[in-house]
Amino acid sequence: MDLSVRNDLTCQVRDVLDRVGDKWTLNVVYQLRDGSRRFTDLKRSIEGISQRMLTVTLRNLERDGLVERTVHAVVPPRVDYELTEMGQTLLKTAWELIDWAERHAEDIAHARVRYDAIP
Amino acid sequence: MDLSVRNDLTCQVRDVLDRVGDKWTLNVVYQLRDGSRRFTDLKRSIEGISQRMLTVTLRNLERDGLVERTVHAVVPPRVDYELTEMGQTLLKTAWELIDWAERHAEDIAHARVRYDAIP
DNA sequence: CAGTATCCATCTGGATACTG
DNA sequence: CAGTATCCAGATGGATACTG
Repeated sequence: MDLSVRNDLTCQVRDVLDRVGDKWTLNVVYQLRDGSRRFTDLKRSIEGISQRMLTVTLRNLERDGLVERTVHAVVPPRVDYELTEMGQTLLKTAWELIDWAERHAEDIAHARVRYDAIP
Repeated sequence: MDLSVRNDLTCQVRDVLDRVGDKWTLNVVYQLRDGSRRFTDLKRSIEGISQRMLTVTLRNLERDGLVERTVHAVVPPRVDYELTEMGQTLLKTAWELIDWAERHAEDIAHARVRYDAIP
C-alpha cells in the first residue's frame, strides 16, 4: 500500500472499520473460527447478544461476503453459518489487533488511573 | 495468547476495539505517524473533523497512554501531540487491518451489490 | 428453530458560541 | 491558538412480542 498518496482514511476503509468496530461482529466471526455453527448455537455462545443483534450482525457479514448462510429445508428449520475464505482472512487480521489489545490492556488501564488521578 | 480458555472477547479488549473503531482515532494516530504535530495542524489535515471531536479524540488517546501532549508556555499557546511507544505499536498493528480493508474493499463492494440485487 | 417487527433509551458526534 | 460549554439530531442497540 502506498501511504504517500493518501493522508486520511478512505471512505471504504472507514466502512470496514465501522463494521469491525461494532459491538458484535468480531465476536461472531470468532465463534465461526472452527467451522459452521447454527443460529441458536451462536446465540448461546455469545453472552449478552440479543436475537435481533445476532440476526443483524450475521446479515451484515453475509452481505459483505464474509459469512455464508445455508438454509436446510427441514422442520424445525436449520440454518448454518460459516466463514467464507475472505471471512477467514478477516479473522486472522483482526486477531492481530485483538492480540495487541490483550497485550496492552494492563498498560492502558494503568495509564488511565494515572491520568484520572491528576485533577 | 491462549484461545482455548476464552470463548468471547474480554471487556478490556472490547474497550480497546471501541476506541479503535470510533470515528476519528485511527485517523489521528495515523497523522502522528512521522512525529509530533500541533493541534491546528492536525485539524487541518483531517478532513471533516470538528474542533470538539479532535479534542475528545486526543484526550482519550492521551488518557490511554497512546499519545503524549506537550504544552509550550508561549503566547499564543502551542501544544504538540506525539505518539508514545505504545501508540506507535498500535499504529503498526491497526495498519494491518486497514491494509486488509483496502485490499478487500472491492470484493466487499461487489458482494454487497450481489446481495442487494437478490430480493 | 430462526427469525421479523416495533418501540424506545442511550450513545456518538456535529454545530455553534464563547474564552484564557 | 487551543481549547470548553451547550445543545441537539441521528445512529446504535436492547426489550419485547409475534410468526412461518
